[in-house]
Amino acid sequence: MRSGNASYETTMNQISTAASSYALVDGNSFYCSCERIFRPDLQGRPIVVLSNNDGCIVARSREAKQLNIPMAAPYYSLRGLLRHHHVAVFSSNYALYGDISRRMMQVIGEFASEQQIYSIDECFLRLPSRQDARSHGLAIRRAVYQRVGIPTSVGIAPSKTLAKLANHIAKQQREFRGVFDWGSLDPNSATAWLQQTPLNAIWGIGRRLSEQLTRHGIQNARQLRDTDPNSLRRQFGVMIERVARELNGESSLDFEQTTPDKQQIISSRSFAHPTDNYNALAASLAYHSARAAEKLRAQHCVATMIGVSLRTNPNRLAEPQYRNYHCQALAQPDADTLILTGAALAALAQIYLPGYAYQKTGVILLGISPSERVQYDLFTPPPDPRRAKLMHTIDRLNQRHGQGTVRVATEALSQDWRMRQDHCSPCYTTRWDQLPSVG
DNA sequence: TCTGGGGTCCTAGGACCC
DNA sequence: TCTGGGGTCCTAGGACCC
Repeated sequence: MRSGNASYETTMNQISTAASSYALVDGNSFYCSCERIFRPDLQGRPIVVLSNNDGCIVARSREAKQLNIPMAAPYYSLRGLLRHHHVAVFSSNYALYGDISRRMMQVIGEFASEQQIYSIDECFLRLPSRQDARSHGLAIRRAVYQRVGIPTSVGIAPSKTLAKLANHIAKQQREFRGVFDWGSLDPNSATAWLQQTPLNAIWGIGRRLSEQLTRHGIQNARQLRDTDPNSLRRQFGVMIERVARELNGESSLDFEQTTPDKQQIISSRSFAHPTDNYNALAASLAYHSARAAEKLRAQHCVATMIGVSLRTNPNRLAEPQYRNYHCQALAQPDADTLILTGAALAALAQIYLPGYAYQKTGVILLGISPSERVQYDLFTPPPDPRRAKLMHTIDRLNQRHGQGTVRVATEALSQDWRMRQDHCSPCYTTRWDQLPSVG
């Protein structure tokens, strides 16, 4: 809507200067870029990073995308293609990516008073609406590249959903040099961009909702934006209503600066080789219980339940399939590795059946709350304070000397379940013995 | 013929995201 | 031989309470 009315324009300017806008900053092909920091010889060469267990492809460099290597494809099925194009292949190295992420987020955070870290490779900033949004975005990119070595893209817009879209445009259209400011578009151009945007390219709309909306005659972002939000709410629920408002430039999603405590903590992994060995399953669950308990203690919380799951390989349809899950309540809220491991093993005993080729196990911690808020049962003795100290000491030792320095004996029962990791790069920044050397 | 209404908590399942 | 792991939010339905 446009108007030549002077007082209307003044009002709108006041609103827009008072309003804030959002920037979404993310690392391009983040895992690949992390690997490239310490391997300048890989500049310009296609790179892929594999999921845990070297199962499938989870990150592709720009060069790899140009080779039409699909996301999430199983690695084994593309091995020939990757070799043929001399693609550099890496197992995922989360110690490295996590550390690079921390450094990147810190640099980006210097560019705004409010930052929401959304995932390992992206964050939102809240910025005052400004004329020079684009140059601000370019400054962020420059700083992150200089100080951390990661190339980024920046999308700026009046809502988070539009910032996501702007970021996507910044990545696709090279002429924008990695920064796209939605606010600089005139209304017709904005509408044209939305018209070109398919539903499943919108943040929060996946395959299922796309199909549902399409059946009701809504086929692109422009049509969704222009549908009455109240009728959307009735037909499709509040999620879609919010998306439509956001596409309209009406900020409708929370901006959370502090990372809230996790409500559930999962540790699970598939095995390099399937096994029906009870000790191997027990060892894997001891490992997962310890990892989950570490995360729980890191956020100063306790859990009331631990769930254990196991399954055979669902892709092997010819083999007998079995999957099960059992949730075990703890005597009282706890974060003690030994207690959690004991409960996990008790749960395993409930659901284990011999004779199946198990391929994956996992634990999940539930009923999580801050440890200082726990009310202990009148009839159960309070936990021994020395145990908390012991856990603290174990955490410090494992942090300083590497994961697994101190562990529960059950973990060592069997190595049968270990994952495959044939292409792992060194932990350049987090292990003294793996620092890069020069010369 | 007629059998309250409103609230909370929990769980399971669906959908989505990176 | 070989197909990831870790999360969130929403909704509906049941149990329970007053």
